[in-house]
Amino acid sequence: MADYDERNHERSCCPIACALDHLGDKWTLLIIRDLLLGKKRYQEFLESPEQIATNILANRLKKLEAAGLLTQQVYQKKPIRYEYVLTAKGEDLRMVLQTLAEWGRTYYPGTKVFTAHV
Amino acid sequence: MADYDERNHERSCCPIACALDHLGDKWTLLIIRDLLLGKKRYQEFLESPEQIATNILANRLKKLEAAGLLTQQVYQKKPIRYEYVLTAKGEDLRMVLQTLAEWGRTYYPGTKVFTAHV
DNA sequence: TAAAGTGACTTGCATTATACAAGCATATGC
DNA sequence: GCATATGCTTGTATAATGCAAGTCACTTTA
Repeated sequence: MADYDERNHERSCCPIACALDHLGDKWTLLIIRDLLLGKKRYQEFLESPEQIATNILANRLKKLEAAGLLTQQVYQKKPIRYEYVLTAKGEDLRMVLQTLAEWGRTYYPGTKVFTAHV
Repeated sequence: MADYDERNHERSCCPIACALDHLGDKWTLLIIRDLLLGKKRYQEFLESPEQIATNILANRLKKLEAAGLLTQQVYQKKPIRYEYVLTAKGEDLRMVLQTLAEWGRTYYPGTKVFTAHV
């Protein structure tokens, strides 16, 4: 499984660098956003307007679980299917995403925050 | 210059997605961090503990300028040399970085926020 | 005055990640 | 049975990243 390895990256002892080791790409935080908005299932993530590719989604879900940001929960056996739910660590990114969304709204006019459908 | 192009990415009208189009990688936010801490010059960025490669640094500085997050300012002619300073748009990421640093400090114990040396 | 730095990059190349399309396994509905 | 759906995996092409080395225009030191 060369596609997903779990080393300790830790480029430095800076909390921002550590955070970016796990979150620093174009897709990971969008999945967290979806989870914070109440999405739970593979298909729901695929339906987001950014159109993530299936292999990247599968890869990020694994990495997020390995990083302790979410857990899988079985919602059906035969065939086994999972829902993805945020851990406290993942939930605590809500403020980060809110602040980032605020910045984005300010500097990219025309963008709109999606609201939770819960 | 295939290494640095300036299209409008805009994967969606989500402010988070727009923000990540510009900031979503392992290095960009670390450069912003350094700028917020008062660093201004190429060599200073290279000295950060994460050890960014020179080609990536040069590339990111160009992209950040193209994205309107920083500007170059000449501090010496012969040979011409620049300092990099944040625009208001860049400065306004301070809250984002602070929130992210806070999260990182919480979940990656042992990390320490660098403080401005200004 | 020649040699050795220094700062700010650029270039080349190998490795890794991303994107896109297609395929597969295990179901359910008809 | 056969078509359809969900949740992935695989293959392959393109792009990004990482590392080492080189360049260019000066400045400093011997």
